[in-house]
Amino acid sequence: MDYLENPNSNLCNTNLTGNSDPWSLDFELSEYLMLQDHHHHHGVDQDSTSQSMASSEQVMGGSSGSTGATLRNNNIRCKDGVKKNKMEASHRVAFRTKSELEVMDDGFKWRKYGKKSVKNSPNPRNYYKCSSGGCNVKKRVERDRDDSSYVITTYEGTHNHESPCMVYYNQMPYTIPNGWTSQASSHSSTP
DNA sequence: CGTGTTTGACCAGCGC
DNA sequence: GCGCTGGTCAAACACG
Repeated sequence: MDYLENPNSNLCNTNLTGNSDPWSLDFELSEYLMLQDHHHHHGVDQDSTSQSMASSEQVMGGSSGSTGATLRNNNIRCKDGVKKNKMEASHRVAFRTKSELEVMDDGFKWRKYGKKSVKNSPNPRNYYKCSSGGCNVKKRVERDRDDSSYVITTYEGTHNHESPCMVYYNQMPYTIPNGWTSQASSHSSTP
């Protein structure tokens, strides 16, 4: 889960909208992890989505969680009604960002494939898929029900390719502006 | 003309 | 079994 460890390294893309860099607003990732569901709403099961998200194995300690850990079967259904038991897609990572823009460029190319309005939220939920071929990573972006200034982004699956900006980074390390070097080499915790 | 978005329909799971 | 709800598909559309 590279996003959680060092999201700064994904910031090598400078093609954001210029002044409005959503990531630069807040960088405390620990607040974005909605690991434990602390809403104990009794009587109303309105937080069914956040509970299911929290009760999943979204942040397990190892980055290689697809093989060793407690994988529950993640059923991905095909159009034909066939259920596949895909273990590769079983990581789920959700975080919460204070941003006006809900589209955050994290270095990957996403294609929107759906939009739904959830029950207890006035805000719709957007569904994205990684546009690289063979990469079935999905992403779901919605605004917080309570604070509409927060954006909840849920990644599901792992990319089977590098980020395009990382490729660019590996090819041309000299053209990095002098602001990136301190951020890019902060963590090295991906074995 | 290729690529991405929009948007309604469709489908599966779940609760009643 | 039925209806609600969340997730996905895909045709139409927009944009470079």
